[in-house]
Amino acid sequence: MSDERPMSDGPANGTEGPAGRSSILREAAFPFAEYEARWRASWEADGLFRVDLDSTRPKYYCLNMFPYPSGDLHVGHGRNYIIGDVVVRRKLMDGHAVLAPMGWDAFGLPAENAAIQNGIHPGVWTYDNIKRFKTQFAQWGIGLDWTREIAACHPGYYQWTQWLFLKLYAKGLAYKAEAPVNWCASCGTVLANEQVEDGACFRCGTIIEQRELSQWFFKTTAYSQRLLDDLSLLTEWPDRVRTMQRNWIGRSEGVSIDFARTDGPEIVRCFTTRADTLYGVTYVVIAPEHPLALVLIGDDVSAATADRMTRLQAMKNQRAERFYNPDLEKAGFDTGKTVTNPLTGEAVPVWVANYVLMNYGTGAVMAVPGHDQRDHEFARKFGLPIRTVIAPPPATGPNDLVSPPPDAAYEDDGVLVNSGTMAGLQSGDARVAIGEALRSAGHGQPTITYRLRDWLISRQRYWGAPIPIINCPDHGAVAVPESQLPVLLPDDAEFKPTGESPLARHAAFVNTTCPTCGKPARRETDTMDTFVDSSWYYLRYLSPRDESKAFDSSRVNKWLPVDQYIGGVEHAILHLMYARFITKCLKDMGLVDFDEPFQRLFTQGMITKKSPLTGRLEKMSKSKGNVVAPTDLIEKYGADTVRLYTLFIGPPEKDAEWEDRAVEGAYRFLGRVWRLVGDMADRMPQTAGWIDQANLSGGTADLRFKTHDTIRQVGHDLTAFHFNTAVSGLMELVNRMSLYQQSTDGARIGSDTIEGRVWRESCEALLLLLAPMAPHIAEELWHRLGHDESIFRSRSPEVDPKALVRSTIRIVVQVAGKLRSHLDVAVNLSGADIERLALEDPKVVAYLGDKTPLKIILVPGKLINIVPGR
RNA sequence: GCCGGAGUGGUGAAAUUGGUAGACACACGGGACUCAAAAUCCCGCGGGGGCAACUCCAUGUCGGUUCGAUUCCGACCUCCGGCACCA
Repeated sequence: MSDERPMSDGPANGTEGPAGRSSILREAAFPFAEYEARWRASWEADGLFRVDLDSTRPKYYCLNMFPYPSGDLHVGHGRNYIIGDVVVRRKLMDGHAVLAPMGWDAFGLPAENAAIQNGIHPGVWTYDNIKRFKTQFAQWGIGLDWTREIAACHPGYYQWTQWLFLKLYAKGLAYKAEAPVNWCASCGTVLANEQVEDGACFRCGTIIEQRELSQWFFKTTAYSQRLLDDLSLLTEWPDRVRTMQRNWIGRSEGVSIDFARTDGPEIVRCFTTRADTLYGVTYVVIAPEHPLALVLIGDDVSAATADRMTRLQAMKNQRAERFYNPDLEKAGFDTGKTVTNPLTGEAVPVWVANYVLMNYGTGAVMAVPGHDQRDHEFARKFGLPIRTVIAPPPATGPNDLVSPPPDAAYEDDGVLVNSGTMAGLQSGDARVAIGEALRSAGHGQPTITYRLRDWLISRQRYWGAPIPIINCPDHGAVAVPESQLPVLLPDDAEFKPTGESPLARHAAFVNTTCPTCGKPARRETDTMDTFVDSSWYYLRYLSPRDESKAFDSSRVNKWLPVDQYIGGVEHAILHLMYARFITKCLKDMGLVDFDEPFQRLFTQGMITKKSPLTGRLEKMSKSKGNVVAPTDLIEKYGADTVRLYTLFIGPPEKDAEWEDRAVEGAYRFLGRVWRLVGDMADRMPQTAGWIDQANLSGGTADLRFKTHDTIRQVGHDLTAFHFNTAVSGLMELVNRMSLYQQSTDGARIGSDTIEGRVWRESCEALLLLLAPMAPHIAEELWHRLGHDESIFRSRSPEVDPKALVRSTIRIVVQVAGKLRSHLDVAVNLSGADIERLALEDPKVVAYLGDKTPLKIILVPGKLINIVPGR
């Protein structure tokens, strides 16, 4: 599918170069090439974005998720950083001391894979990328405090990642355990549960296997409840992110019930949220990995037992091969043993089945085929009894008459039947009563279960922070003393993945001595998940070069939580959960005094573009062939145009499709600004001064109204992250200014008259509002207006309430919702009243006269609707 | 299946959360300037009817509340995210 146009579009010389070539022929609408680089250098020299941490100004910490330096930056990345830069510059102009740091999430697999492919060291590859990323950040005009730059792969950083590990280890929050883990054969490493998507590796998509390995974990489950509870503190996070976290933690309340073996000492403990169905239990079923599976099958050599052992092994193998399989056929077998229902005394068989998960609840389930669909399917397949103990509530309306299909379980609440002394109770009440009966008899207790599991942090790869542990034959796992940190990554390791850490084959790294006894010992050779690096980096920015500690508690306590965190929604679970967890650990150690690291979170949408390969809208990526590189665009239109278009493309939290030709709109707009402000710059009065609203003629009052209405609206939009409407608000103002310029005597605008001063006021307001979004052009024009200081050292413009007052207002009267008439009336409120009302809220309810109160809706500059009061 | 979110012109979208639906922009059409083009400026641009002032219809579908609904309530349809043999 070629989208090429005939030659008529460009010079017919047949050697048309890159997109920018032909545009060189045409004169730029404004000379961005002349001043953009100059102002960036000036801001840098001026230290505009170098924060004074001890400033007395109110602090503002604006943080972008630090990028993984791989490939090139494209306009999709740009959105992230441009949004952050708008916030930073606006806060600067609002008088804040703003911390805007940047760093690199520089450990990880892509570097290692690229290194293997190209035969270079991952560090070389990574630092190369960082260099390129930095020049691209500069092109966009992103204002950052580069003196605080950090890189996760730098020993000066990962030393403290290792320190963090030791702190957790000392508190018992890091532990090593033999456990079934998610194995990605392609990456040659294990993965945390959070890194498995639909049973496949989140990075490469390979289906995960299950392996039994001894691995390091962080005890995230110790914080399940707090991670859940504190979501309520995060009122300035998007609801969807909070919901995702809540679901991920997955709290459920229930009872664990002990089923004692009828003819043996073993007890099978089951977790259930449906104790009300206890009378419906017709068998108990355990996971193949359950420790009791082997015990119950027994070890005599009868044919039946041997058969069971074979089946058990088959089920385990199936799990190992393919950990995830959504349409797995239910399989299982009878252990031949029975347990007693503690409430009824009835004996029920114990089965083993592949549909029971070992790592949730207790790995054993009381099966109620009448009221659980999974148990139902299993019971039907193996001919186990199905018993109804919950009756649907009586019908309350004609739509309730539908009875459940006979081949499915009734899973909702209802009234207990066939349930002994509990019959007649509602499900909810029965759960309480049965739970209490079990508890007092010593057969069960209330239990809360979470879906959240501990965080597996071991990785069998080279390019990560080595876990600072030494394995001594006598003393087991011994922490490397803090004084011996960092445990340096050897430069000369052979790092091809083999399933074992590459460090394990590096003798000089592995062989060491035990810090406790001095005898020969082996270093731990796994490295840490890169999400450990990113779980604490926001603390390091406050003292990035401190060689004596990971972070400075007093500074961190002053500057955190982060006021505004910005990043992609793809991190809604993984990274944010881990960072919250680590913050809570540090709080409990007394090292920080806040519970949550990120006060306000903004998750921006992706920039998509139709992929020539798949024909669909896709996130920009090299493999999809739909990457838009910023460099060409910036060369052709200037950085401000690209920034402005990116902001204007749509609501920033939603995905947006990149359209090259629409960039022209932003470019034209900036051209109009350039001419409108620039052409008159040297003829305007030197200052707007104080403007008496009462002396303005109609057209001039209208312009001033529009200016101040724009200040109000754009200010609101910037705070609310409505950048698309902020841009359109400025476009409206420019359109209005253009009309005013055409209808007004140019000599008056260009001299010290009231019109000239109002004009200057409009121009300055326009530049001040535009500055965070299109900083270069605003700065350039600001200086052309005669200012010596940077526009970013000036304050955001303020609304003059008087400018919003109209002496006559057009009204619409609605009678009975139909008849309407339009008329201009003099407003009968005092000027001060209107002034106040108009500022407080553009829509104001007031009552005029005491006989027939009318509801007045005031919309400044537009209309009033008068409707009968209520 | 469960939990979120969204459906508005040819297109991206707006409507300050109950008050002129479609701001602003892209694309398109027409005009001015030009030898011509580019750039710039002006006009038009949801649908039907009317020469016109104007007038009906229209925010996924069907109902409801209200003087008034894109907005609130109920049911349904479609799409997009997240979770999923979690007991």
